[in-house]
Amino acid sequence: MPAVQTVVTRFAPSPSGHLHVGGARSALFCWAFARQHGGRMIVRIEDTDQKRSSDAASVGFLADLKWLGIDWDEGPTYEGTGGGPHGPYFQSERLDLYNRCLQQLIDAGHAYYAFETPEELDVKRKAALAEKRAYRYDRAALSLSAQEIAAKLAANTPAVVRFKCPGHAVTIHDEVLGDATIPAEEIDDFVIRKADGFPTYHFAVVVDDEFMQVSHVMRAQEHFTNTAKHMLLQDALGFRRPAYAHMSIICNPDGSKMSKRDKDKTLRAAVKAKASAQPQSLAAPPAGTDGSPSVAQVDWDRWLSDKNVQLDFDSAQRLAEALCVILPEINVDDFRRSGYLPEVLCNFLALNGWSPGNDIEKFDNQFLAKHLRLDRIQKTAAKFDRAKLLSFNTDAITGMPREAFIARARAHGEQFHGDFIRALPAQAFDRLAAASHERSKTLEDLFAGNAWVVAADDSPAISPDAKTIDKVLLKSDPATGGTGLSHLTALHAILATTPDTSWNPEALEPIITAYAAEAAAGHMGKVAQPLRVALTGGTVSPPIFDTLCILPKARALARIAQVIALAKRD
RNA sequence: GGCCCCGUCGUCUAGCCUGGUCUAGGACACCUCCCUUUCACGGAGGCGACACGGGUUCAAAUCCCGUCGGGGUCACCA
Repeated sequence: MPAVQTVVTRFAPSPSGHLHVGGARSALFCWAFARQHGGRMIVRIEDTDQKRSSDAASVGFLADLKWLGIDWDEGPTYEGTGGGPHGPYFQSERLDLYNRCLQQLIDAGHAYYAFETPEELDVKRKAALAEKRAYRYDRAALSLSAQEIAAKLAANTPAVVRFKCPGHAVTIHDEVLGDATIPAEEIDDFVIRKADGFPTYHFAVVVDDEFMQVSHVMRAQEHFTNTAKHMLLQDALGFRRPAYAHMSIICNPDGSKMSKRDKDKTLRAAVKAKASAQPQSLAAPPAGTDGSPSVAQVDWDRWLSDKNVQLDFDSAQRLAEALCVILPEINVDDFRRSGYLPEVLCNFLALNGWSPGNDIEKFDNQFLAKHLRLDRIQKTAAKFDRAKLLSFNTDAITGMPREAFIARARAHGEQFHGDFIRALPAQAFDRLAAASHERSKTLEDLFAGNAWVVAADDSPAISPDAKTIDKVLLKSDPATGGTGLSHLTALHAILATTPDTSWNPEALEPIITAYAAEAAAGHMGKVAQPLRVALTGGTVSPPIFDTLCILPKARALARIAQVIALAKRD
């Protein structure tokens, strides 16, 4: 009796920067499918392109996966996860294996050496393009004699190895897309080993999937046509055929493919716009907010001269600030920084391309693992709708227990707003977080919207502008004749006499409510807004009693006095 | 351009396989009103799609053909 095949999925990113949302969704589905079948999920780093790989980048990927709650059974070791019997899990460390398989192919006549230079091929490719036909390798190397090949190899002539296609059409069976037949003439003798001795993606993937016993290849649709090549390679090597499931691409609202390059695209557009106004601005990187160059000069020059070069996260961020543009969130890490919850991101990503039916939209990873069906994965590309993501995030935040929100907000702050956390006593932070909970759409809102809490009392940042002073403090109320300023003055006196032990929302509420009833015809807004402006410099903050008590009594009174003086001066 | 895939509200989708229960359901966004100490939240209502054209059938969003539109891919990147 044949053994029941274990489900083995793999997520195989190339280590170029952080994990982006499309990759995250692939990983999530791989994880869910493996869990559903009690199988294994492998993470494999496809670092066969020496120019584009870095160790730091692969670690970034792993951190992103962990944060999303996606754990792997085999793969690089990271914080207690990883390892396994089929390693190493970096392709750059598996060259011996690839070479063995390559030799097998050459010996069997399924692969051959070719010596054209990239430049020569490029010329032929361009000619084909000019004639509006698809370029196919012309197999010139096949007419070389054994002696000629041996001589060239002996002379260390740069050589690639190409796969000799058998010349028949290939039918792909896809769990999502169904069957598709690729005609024979569409598949040419593709390179399987590069001149630098590294395998190409096609070759390494096929070899690793076999030796790692992968049963289900789940990846993005951009790989769909490649599948034919992989199948041919499997046949030539006598390998098993995994099941394939290609999922749709995730797009920007404009329909273009959502890509890591989008950040650089945004920056390049802004730089170009600036340069057309002042051409000399290209010479040096724009100065950041602190006056120093936003990007190092060498990086700047390289970035300008090559459109394929991407800026690292910090440089891109500083340049964006200098140019006053907002970078789109593309990578998982971007969404993390923006204060999205990992479980919400997973939920939303899964929903872009899969649905359990029955009008169910909100679910967790466990639910996904239980209900995912490959044939229910959407065939069409989805546009990534940030507004809906935000709405999901808002629901998740407002729906969680108060204590959980405070803890998560603090963790987010410790990660990304160390200054804020350090500037505030723990108790005050808890009070602020509690007061901000129900109006927070993201974890980030708490910090972005409450800078007044950590600003110095005399900071210009919390000084109201003239328009606000005029509207909130100086305009008189036709109903009572009072102004914001008069309320503020009266309130300052009242608050100054309250005992220190009453400096909490519960004690202050009746006092201020009573004042509003008496002096503002019960219109709390007439009283609350002037206080809010005095304390925060702006017209938006948590409920007024909380806003009052987050600061110590003395500092709150000082801010009120300060604004009274300011308004009187005007 | 060749090849492959896809095509339901602005967006994500349910329905399609196994035609009738679909005057096409849900969610987000948007609009209106209500609530309200700001901003939010919340409540009620509204707008809004089967790409088009032919078939097949008593009956088509569902099956067939064509057209148009979109995406992917054609690297010594993955």
